[in-house]
Amino acid sequence: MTPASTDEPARSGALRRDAERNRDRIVHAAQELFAERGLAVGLNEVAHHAGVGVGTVYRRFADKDELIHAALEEPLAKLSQVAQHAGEAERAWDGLSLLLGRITELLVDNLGLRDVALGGGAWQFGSTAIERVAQTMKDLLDRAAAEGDLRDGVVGDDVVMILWLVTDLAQHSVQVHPGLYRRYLEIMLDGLRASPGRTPLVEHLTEQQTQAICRRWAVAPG
Amino acid sequence: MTPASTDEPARSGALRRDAERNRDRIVHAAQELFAERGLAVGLNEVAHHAGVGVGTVYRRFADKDELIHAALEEPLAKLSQVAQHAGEAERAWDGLSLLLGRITELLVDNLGLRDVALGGGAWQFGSTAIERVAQTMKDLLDRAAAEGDLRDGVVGDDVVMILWLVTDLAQHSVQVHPGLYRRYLEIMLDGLRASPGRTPLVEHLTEQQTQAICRRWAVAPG
DNA sequence: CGAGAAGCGGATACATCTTATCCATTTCAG
DNA sequence: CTGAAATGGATAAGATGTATCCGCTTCTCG
Repeated sequence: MTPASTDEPARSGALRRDAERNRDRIVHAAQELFAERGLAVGLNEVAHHAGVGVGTVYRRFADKDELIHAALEEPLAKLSQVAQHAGEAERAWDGLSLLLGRITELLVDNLGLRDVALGGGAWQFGSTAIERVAQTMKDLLDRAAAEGDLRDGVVGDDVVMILWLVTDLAQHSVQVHPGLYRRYLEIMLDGLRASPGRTPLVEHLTEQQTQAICRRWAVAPG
Repeated sequence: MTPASTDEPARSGALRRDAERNRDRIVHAAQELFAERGLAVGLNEVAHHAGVGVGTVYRRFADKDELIHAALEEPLAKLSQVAQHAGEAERAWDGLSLLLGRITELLVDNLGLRDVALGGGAWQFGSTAIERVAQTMKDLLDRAAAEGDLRDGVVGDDVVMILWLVTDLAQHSVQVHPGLYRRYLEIMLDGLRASPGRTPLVEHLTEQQTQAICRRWAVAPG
């Protein structure tokens, strides 16, 4: 029997050529808009930007989550690469500095990626890339501390908070002054580096607290 | 003739005693909620929190703006005081440090105040207090630079951005870990202080740019 | 006390902005 | 050609805001 008449998108057979083309357009539009303005962008706008109707979007993707997955596949892979590369640095601080700089760049250039990477699971995503980055970051921090380059008291959660701060500023300033965020990233990195006369930081977060803050900060996924 | 039948709130004569009491309740509720969660809080919620109906709120206050004014009068005065006090410090850096710390505290404790103070006019407010603070801040920065305590390249707009960052973090973290914001304020202040081996910051903002960023960042006033 | 003005609550109108569905019409492909 | 696939956009349905309206209640003052 032939595939019959299901409504499920993307079944066994290939899409009709025009449908394939539209699907690509949709994914591209989603990538652009999500990257520029975060996951809060509505699908109506994505559809319009792709030059199709909303109905077409929902024909191809069961819901918004599915589209998000399709739009973020590549950027997530890039994140993974960056982590691997930075993890191989000789001096941990250099790797950390590199990693933070690159990640920030990636997240600022793709605020949708930011929303899932820092969202603390608010947008349910089973991504190994994010875990890998977190692990690399942790290792680098430990090594940098052992090598005496890290200000006493700095913890992994500090990095998460700083990423939120920097990308949040970037989100609000990018259309006015792209690249401004680097100024503040620099200030904050300076604040994390060991140097004479600095007192240790105290009062760091628990894991639950960080998670909770992330969820609150993240765009409401409803 | 008697006052006739206008609908304008708060005319010549005094309010009825119960009405006066309700007005106070409303202002208090607004102060609490705006302080806690910013000006985005809806008037329905304010009314409910005050134990009155929405109608009562709109009977007393022509619109949301009027209520905001009533709720923020005191906090704005406090801002003014803080500025004056800090401006009198011997060493400018000390005054700056004090001022930043106190302002941050004030804005974090009152996110509604934050919205108008950093909102760059997004919530139209003709407040001398805000101008006074800005002027004091400018003077202190100039003096601190002359006294060699300020990192090269730091400008007044940096302070505004830092206030946004810190208070934004506070907004998202206060219910999880009140006081966490101080950790990052400290990091950023350290980043602004002169110390050996620091390179000058470049690429600072124009006034228009700062204004534009503030407007974008501010809660949409619609 | 009692009448009438003042005040009250909250349902309701209206606006905006989401996600998601439905179906008459168009387009493709064999 | 013809039928299945695909389309688009009106529309449902649900949130969340501001602001209004009006029947009912509560003060206040003679």
